[in-house]
Amino acid sequence: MTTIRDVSRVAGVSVATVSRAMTRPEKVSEKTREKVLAAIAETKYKPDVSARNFSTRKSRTIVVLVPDISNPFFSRVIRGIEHTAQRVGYSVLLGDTRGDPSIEDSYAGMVEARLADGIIQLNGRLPFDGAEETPVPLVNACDCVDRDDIPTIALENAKAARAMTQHLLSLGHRRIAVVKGPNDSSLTRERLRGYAEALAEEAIELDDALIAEGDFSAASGENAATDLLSLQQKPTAIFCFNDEMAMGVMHHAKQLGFSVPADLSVVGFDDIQFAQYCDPPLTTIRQPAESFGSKAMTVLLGILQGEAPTVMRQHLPYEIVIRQSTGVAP
Amino acid sequence: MTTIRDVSRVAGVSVATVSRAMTRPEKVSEKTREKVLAAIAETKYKPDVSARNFSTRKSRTIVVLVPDISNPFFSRVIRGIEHTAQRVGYSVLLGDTRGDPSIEDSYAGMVEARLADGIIQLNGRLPFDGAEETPVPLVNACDCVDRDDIPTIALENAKAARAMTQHLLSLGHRRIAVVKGPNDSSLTRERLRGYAEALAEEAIELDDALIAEGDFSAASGENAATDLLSLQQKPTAIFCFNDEMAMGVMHHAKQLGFSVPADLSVVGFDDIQFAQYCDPPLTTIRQPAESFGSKAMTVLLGILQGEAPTVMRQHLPYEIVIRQSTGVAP
DNA sequence: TACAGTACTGTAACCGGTTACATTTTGTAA
DNA sequence: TTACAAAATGTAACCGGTTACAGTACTGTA
Repeated sequence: MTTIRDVSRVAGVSVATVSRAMTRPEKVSEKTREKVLAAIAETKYKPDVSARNFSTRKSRTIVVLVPDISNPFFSRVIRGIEHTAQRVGYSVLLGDTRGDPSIEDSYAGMVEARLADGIIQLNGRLPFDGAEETPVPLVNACDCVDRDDIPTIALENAKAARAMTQHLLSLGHRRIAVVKGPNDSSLTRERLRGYAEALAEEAIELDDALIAEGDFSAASGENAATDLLSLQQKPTAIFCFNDEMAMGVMHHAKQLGFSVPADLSVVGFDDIQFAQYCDPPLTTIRQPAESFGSKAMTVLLGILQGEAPTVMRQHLPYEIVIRQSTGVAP
Repeated sequence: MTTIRDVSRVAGVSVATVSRAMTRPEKVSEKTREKVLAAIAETKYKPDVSARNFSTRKSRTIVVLVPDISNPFFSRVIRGIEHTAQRVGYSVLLGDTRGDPSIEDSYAGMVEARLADGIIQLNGRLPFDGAEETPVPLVNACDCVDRDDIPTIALENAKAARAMTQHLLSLGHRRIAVVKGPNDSSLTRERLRGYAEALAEEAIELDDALIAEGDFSAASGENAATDLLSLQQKPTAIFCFNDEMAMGVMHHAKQLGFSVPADLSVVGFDDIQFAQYCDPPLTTIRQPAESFGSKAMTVLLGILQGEAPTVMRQHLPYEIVIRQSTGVAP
């Protein structure tokens, strides 16, 4: 392996000069820089970034904590993070937590171990939830966290859910069911709030029987459909808190002989790629997944450069995408 | 920050002993180990892994090169990699290359920069394709590479494609179209070969007009469907080389008024989660995505531990999953 | 020509671990 | 008790960069 000392010998300068020629070229005279570059080329020198990171006490690496990387929405967010990181010379360590707090904690420990400079976290639970002595650079995206000292990039979930519910109401639906996510997610709570608000505006009473719990998987959507569609008073519309559950609901409803949207309207949340290829194509709420990622990365970079984040909560725009899975109430 | 020297002071032993107590406890007497552990607890010492990595010239990190992380098949493979890596204390750096060779190369450079110990690569192109002086620990998964000095985990793509074509033939189809992937992928070539073999067995001539090129995106499936279904002699079945293209084909065919499977059978490849939620649910070839990842990681770990890989090409089993998108030829 | 100020370069300490080698302690057998 | 091997521990070099600080060369001015 050739080291900086080999290069300095070949170039006839000191190691400090070689180091400067690489990292702060303006600090070095034109002539020396050329000598150094020539020596680098001649010796085929590749700096040992691990040594550099050790010496500068930075890793130029961030960790992404994600509950499930195979979720298409999350994978798009990660893509946004990754592309932004790439552009500024940062690397992305993948932390698939499977929702397991102990795995989250172990990934969070990477910052203390200096393997990473900061964390972007895509679900609502905070890693190492105790009060931290030395706070870890952390940005929260997609799902909110109930703390106002942590920068968050999110959708106005309540507003979006309210708008979607209003859309269903405007189609004449009065019994609108919900397939929500796990209760401990603030995302679930926010969307539920928006739903309730929209119903309240029309003076429709909230019916607990119409609220089913899912876990954001298509299978849980199927289960929810089984329950909801066997009610005495069936819903005429089902609002699912993500597209996968909506696909599960739609699939199962069709199996039970319901026609979508004639008998039952189904809507989702996220607008994953597959939503448009459903049959019928799914009405849903589009989230700018990649933007979540790149925004979160940008905010984190700011923090890593020592800026105090100016706004603690950034909202990204949503868009109601009306396709063919919704129709007037039967 | 507390360092190993602080701990050694508190414990009243040398730094070497502290180091040994952590990494090779059997080298240290019971009593000393306890003293050291107590001192570690007292000082709240967290080893600086970056310093350790620098010193040991290992990073316990690997890079995954993936053309598109938002592809559901790849994201499952990555999950397999990540979980296996996690179990043995390795981290995974994400390298979304968008198919760009220069990005691939820059990620490959991370191994030389000692930021990573090895690479798992999920597409067929080799990074830094010139003959390398010091070969980088590299494992290829999913798509094959035309070199027998690089361990590869793959499906028997030709065999699987042949089996699927035989299935279509057995349903009476004689004009079977293909939506293939990019030509530079050996995966495309292998599957094409299997398809051709199956046709040859039935003495059906290969018709170039029935071979459309896609890029594994649903949109390219739609385009292919436009072309194939406007042929004078329309195909009665379309074999797509992944599920997303199949979804695009099916979607577009239905828009054009074709009924699947009555007028047209459509099959895919991969069995991504959404294949079963299509309407009609998609007949496809299941690949054990997570297994690809964990196998690849296991092989790479072996290489990193200095073992010469025994078998250069491991085949994982496929399974033809027959759902409702295929039927007898009209 | 002398001198101050600036630009450039060099020396060597430092980052926080690991580990080769030297030294001390312990254990066992004669 | 002594002799000697094995086990435990300590000392200090080392990994390959960065950078504080010191030193030297160069510039323009008086």
